[in-house]
Amino acid sequence: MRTRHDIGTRERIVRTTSRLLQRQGYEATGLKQICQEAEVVLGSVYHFFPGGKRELAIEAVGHGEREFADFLRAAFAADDDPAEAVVALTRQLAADLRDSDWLDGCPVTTVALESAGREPALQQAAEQVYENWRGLVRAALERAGFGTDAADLAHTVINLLEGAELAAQVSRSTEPLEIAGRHLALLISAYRTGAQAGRRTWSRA
Amino acid sequence: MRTRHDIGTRERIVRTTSRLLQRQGYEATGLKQICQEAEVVLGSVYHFFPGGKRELAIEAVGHGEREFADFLRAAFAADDDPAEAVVALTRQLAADLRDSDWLDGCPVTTVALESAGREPALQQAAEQVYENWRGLVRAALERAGFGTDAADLAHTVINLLEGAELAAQVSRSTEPLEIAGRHLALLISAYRTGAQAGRRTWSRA
DNA sequence: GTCTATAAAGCGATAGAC
DNA sequence: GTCTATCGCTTTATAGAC
Repeated sequence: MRTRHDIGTRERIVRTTSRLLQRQGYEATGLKQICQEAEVVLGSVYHFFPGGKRELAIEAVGHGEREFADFLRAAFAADDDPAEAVVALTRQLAADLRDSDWLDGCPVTTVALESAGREPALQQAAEQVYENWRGLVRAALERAGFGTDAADLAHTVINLLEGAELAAQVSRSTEPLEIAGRHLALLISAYRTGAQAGRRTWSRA
Repeated sequence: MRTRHDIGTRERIVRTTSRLLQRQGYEATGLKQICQEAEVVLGSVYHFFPGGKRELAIEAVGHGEREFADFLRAAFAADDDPAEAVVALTRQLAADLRDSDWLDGCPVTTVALESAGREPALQQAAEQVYENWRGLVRAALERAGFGTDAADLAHTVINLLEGAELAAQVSRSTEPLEIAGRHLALLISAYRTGAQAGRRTWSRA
């Protein structure tokens, strides 16, 4: 019998693949391993994803996007001040990373790098992911009153989060994320308080 | 005849591997491809690197580290002001990335992520790489008069460069790196001018 | 939709002649 | 040091019964 909380075979495949791509990347993740961990038979994978590994990976990347997008939305909804929201965000990322024994970093970064210039469909999917996340941050900044600087700030918020999480994962330390939180708060505050007035080199030329 | 400018077989293998790891990562790069592009036979690879692919990759990661370390040293040596040096750095990174048709990003990031939690020796090599680069930036900041903040700033300089280069590569645009340059200059200037005085939340607790 | 069997190709690694 | 040949295993993908 199928209860309301059961997830279908297709969804189980996608979630398992998303987690494996996060931890191992695209090339190191085999369909055999996906089938084992999802408790699914190979025939089912090709039934739902006739395009094979590539098609499945694209769908899994989209799943990872939605997960972190929810995370971002929740963080900015919980704090009126974007600077404080970002600090809370880095703390949560650091805690999650440590709790996973430094295994669960960004769900799409490894795939994004592996696919660059070699798997156009995957690369496009990854590009869309970062665009969406950046759009969420930009919208949150604009709701908080930031004007033309919101777009640039959103770039750096996402990019420093990415770089700091990478560093935290590689060094097995929460320090890079903690520092990133402080520096992003400083940067956001600097733009809000107009500290950059008269220093046009700080703004877009 | 062997002229002074010839490089040995061993060095040719290492350089070729370093470039392939940069563009494709560890898992997607096969020994067969390395041999073809380095114009070397498989027996030579195992002659110089009895540990096989893993040992060779560790050596290649070290090669990538030295290349970017030279790049960092040159940038900070050319400008007395670290903020201006970082801006010049992002411009050069963006130009190099575009000139390579968005293929040549950070030489070790992909390998670092792929190896996390799966290839301890490789992960350790990657960790050492980031530590060295961060140390170079920190030393440059300290030479320019930055005190206790130099260490934290060095973290964020390297991490934002990493995140912005990733974003630039994925989106095939120089914009993330240009924005990163401006924001890092602002951050460095904020610490230098003492703009954070009285705002202890910006400094290390 | 699920399952088994297998094809076709590629992988890292090794042995041994030269 | 270089080169050839090959082993053992894994990979993605397909065919076809149920």
